[in-house]
Amino acid sequence: MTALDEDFGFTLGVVFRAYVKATNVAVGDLPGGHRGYQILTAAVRDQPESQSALCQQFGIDRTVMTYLLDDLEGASLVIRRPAPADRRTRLVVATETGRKRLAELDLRLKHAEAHVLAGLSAQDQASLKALLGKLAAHANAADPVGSACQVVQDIAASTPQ
Amino acid sequence: MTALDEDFGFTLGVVFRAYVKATNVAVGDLPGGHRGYQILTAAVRDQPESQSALCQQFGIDRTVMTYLLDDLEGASLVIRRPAPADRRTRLVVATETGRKRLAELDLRLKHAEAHVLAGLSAQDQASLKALLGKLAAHANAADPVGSACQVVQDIAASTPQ
DNA sequence: ACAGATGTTCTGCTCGACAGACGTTCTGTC
DNA sequence: GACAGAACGTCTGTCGAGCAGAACATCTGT
Repeated sequence: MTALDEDFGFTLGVVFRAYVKATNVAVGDLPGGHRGYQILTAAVRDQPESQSALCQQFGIDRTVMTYLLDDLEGASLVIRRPAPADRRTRLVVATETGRKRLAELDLRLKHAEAHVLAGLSAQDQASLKALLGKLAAHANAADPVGSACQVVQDIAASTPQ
Repeated sequence: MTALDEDFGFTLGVVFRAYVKATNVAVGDLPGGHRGYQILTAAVRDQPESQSALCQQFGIDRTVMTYLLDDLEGASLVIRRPAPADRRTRLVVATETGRKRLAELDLRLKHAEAHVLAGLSAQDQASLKALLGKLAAHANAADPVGSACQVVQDIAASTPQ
């Protein structure tokens, strides 16, 4: 069908697309999609962080962060709490609802990943992960971009259909 | 830095992002970016095709195809030629300029791919390609979507910064 | 010859992202 | 202590991309 690129770029795209699609389904109607998941994860797993810290970490514009958090807060998944040390900043804290929701999401994402990898034997899966890890480390070193997490949300931005 | 996903999704994203970034640079100021490249490739390599055929093949909206072709035609890379068999349709044909430009682009993309893969030994590169190929074949079979090429342009759509 | 289907283009709308202004609060200097 | 300047978050305005639907030209079948 293609011969567009030899194969690497093309197959990489196919696999990536399948993965994004699967994770989109898994994330479902979470406010903010992939980015909502990233923020929720940070809120649950890490120390409470300021909005701007999250912006920098995930490469999200600060005005975008505002309405992403509006939505997440509207869904009672996180709350904005004034930072005691600096009343300019709001700390993003997960609610109990948010924790539960994240637990579900993690489970669903795990299944999604397994689904995408289902075409490979366990050994091949391990090999693939190892190779991608090596490559990612190399790419990260060569490209000191803010955060590679950004991809995930770059992608969320696409997904037209 | 992350622990967002275990590793697969994350590293896949990093690698993919690096690839997209490299190819974006390689494609340069070609009108339409990735999609311009896809269209140009089809125009050069295949039989002349109608706009709607290209739309379906690449998952591009027909109204979008209109201005993509406007731009490519403005750059003298392709021309719209009335189809002899059906004067409603325009066949997209590459110009000589378009052929030369595509040849350059293919070369640059090859370099870009090599650059992304530079972190791996030749043997590892081959393994990775093989594994991705297997996975892509499986994903394609499971998901009879129009065309996997679509990814490439989905991505072009993202690339915020 | 005519009704309906198809290919292409145009128009209007929506949505997401970003730049810039604004109010609030902190920090450093005098 | 008072002030200038910076930082954080929010709001407003603007821009571009994409899509639905109308409009036009052309083809196909009866």
